[in-house]
Amino acid sequence: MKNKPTMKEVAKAAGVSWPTVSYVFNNSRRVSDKTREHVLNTALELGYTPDIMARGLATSRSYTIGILFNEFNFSTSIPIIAAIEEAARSYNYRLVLALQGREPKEAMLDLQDLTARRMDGIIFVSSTDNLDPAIVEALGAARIPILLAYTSPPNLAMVDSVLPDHVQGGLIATRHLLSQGRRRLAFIGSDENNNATRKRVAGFLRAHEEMQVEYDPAMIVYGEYTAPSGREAARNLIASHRPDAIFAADDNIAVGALQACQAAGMKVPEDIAIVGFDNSALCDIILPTITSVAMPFDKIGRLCLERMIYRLQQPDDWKPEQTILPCSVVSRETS
Amino acid sequence: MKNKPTMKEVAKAAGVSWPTVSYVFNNSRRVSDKTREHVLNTALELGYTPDIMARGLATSRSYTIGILFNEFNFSTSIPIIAAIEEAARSYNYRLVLALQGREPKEAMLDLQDLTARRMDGIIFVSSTDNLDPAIVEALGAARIPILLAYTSPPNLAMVDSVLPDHVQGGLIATRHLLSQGRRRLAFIGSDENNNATRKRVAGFLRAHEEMQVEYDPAMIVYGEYTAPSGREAARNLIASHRPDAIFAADDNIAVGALQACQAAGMKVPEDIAIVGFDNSALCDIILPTITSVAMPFDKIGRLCLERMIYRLQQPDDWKPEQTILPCSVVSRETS
DNA sequence: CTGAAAGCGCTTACAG
DNA sequence: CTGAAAGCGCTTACAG
Repeated sequence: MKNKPTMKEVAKAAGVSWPTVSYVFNNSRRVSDKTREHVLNTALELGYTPDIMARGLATSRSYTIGILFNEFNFSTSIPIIAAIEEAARSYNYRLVLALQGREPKEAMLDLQDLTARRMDGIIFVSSTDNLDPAIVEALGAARIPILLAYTSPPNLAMVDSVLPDHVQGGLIATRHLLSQGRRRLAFIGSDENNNATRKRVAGFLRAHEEMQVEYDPAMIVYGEYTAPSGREAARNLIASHRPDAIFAADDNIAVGALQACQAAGMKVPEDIAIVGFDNSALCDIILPTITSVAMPFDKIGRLCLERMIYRLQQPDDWKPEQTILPCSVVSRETS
Repeated sequence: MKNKPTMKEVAKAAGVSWPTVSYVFNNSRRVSDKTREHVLNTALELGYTPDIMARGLATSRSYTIGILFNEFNFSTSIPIIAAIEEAARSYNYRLVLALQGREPKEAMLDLQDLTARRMDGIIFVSSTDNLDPAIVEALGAARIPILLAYTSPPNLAMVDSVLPDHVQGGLIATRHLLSQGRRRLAFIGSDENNNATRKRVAGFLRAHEEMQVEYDPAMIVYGEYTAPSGREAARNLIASHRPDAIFAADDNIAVGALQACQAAGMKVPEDIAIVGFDNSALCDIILPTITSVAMPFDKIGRLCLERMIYRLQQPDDWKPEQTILPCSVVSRETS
């Protein structure tokens, strides 16, 4: 394995001074066209490409954003990271991935490690709207721009955040069902301490108020984000309250609910409609296909990255900001 | 935002020479316990942590592995990357993620960018066993250790590779069905050019030979890795050949096949058994739950990382190696 | 328009 | 056991 050529070697080969090569590659000062072309050509021949880390040492810019995330979560963190990556690519930035350790202490170390690697900034991508306090504390100590994706900090003063509007998501899902003439809606969430569930149920309630439809508090039940949990909750609801529609706080719950309806001999959507949340791949695979609320992961990711870049470019023009982006209903066969 | 303290400042504050701090942090030479402790304490107070990039410049080791991948694929690349990340963490390495551009030229640039960032090595995580020739060529030109995950290069001379044994996976899936007394097995794959499908069907055939059961070539059909495709293929097979078991080359196909069986009024597994491939989350969500072949992603990821580290530590003791790891059958309700 | 020099934050032989 | 110096590959004022 040959070594990578350095700037010096290129300069020598091209017969120019050493910094000239730097100037050519950075367009950082006028260089005669002839020299520029000559340098570029020799660089190409030698297979030279500037060492980004050495440049980073000199400029204290690494063109790398650290992504700290707490879970390989296919329905939230991965789609957001994918969107960040795509945006980063177009700005010629790279991502360093760091999975957050389970222990609070580890989280601190992860952050330290990231800053020790000269990240220009760090985006923390949470898979849940419930932020771990240890992380908040650790983030506060970082000396570089920090941004939160999918969740917001308890104290808005420190960092930017970009997240989906769970309340509005719950609102439009419920409106969707009510506007189809459904009147006995059930809500199945995860546990009551889950912020996303809380916001989604808030939207559920608001839609009822808005359209002046009464709801039955007994039809709002909690469990966890899994199909079996949704199955059981739906089975009980069907037996006791005969809902004509179910709004599930999550697609896994929705699948479970669908299965329970079918097992109870109910036709979907004729006898009962179902709407999920996440708009995951599941929704198209299961039959009947499942109507679901889509969160704007692409926009969240892109906005996170763009805001980060802006902050890096205009370090002075900054005050913490929280952006909440709307969801949309994707209609399929269960409603 | 205060700046990060440097080694110099720590040295000053601790009243020791500048390199002494370095020696303490690297354990690279004997330092008196008193000095060591004193240095460590002041470092802690100041919040000092060594700059890994500056260290990288001096040592040409960045303790960072570049991960080049071609798709955020939830059933293959992401699980492998997750396993690599976990292993990397235990070795105090970090991962830089780079999604490979669609165009061959972009792939080259991605690789260059990774080497320009002083990655110690690069692991290419493919989501398919069909390797893009442009990538192979680009990899050949890299000047650092390269390793392929999930796929192997056409020319084994250049790089290491670690991949699952698709043939053995097909073999055990088929054995599993045959040993349950099934005798009219169908195989539904993706297209015939897909290497994974080809290997899996080879295992299907071998199992039949091994157990001296005849198979009907008309029951080996191709489509794509989606539920609708599996649905249609299964519907046709059921109408024309009445299989008593279906081995699907993919879980999505398996779900489609299951749906077709149910639509045709067949009981699963009584009338017909189904085995998928990937052991994805789907298998536990769908009812009946789906028996599937699990690929050893954890082992693949860990082995990739460990081999990479070994190569970095023992650069001389290396010849290219291909490792093929066995799959296992995870029994569920469809068989 | 171009060259010579200092510095980014580290490591590591070289002396003592 | 510890210090002073050179170097990793770049960038960027400072001169000319």
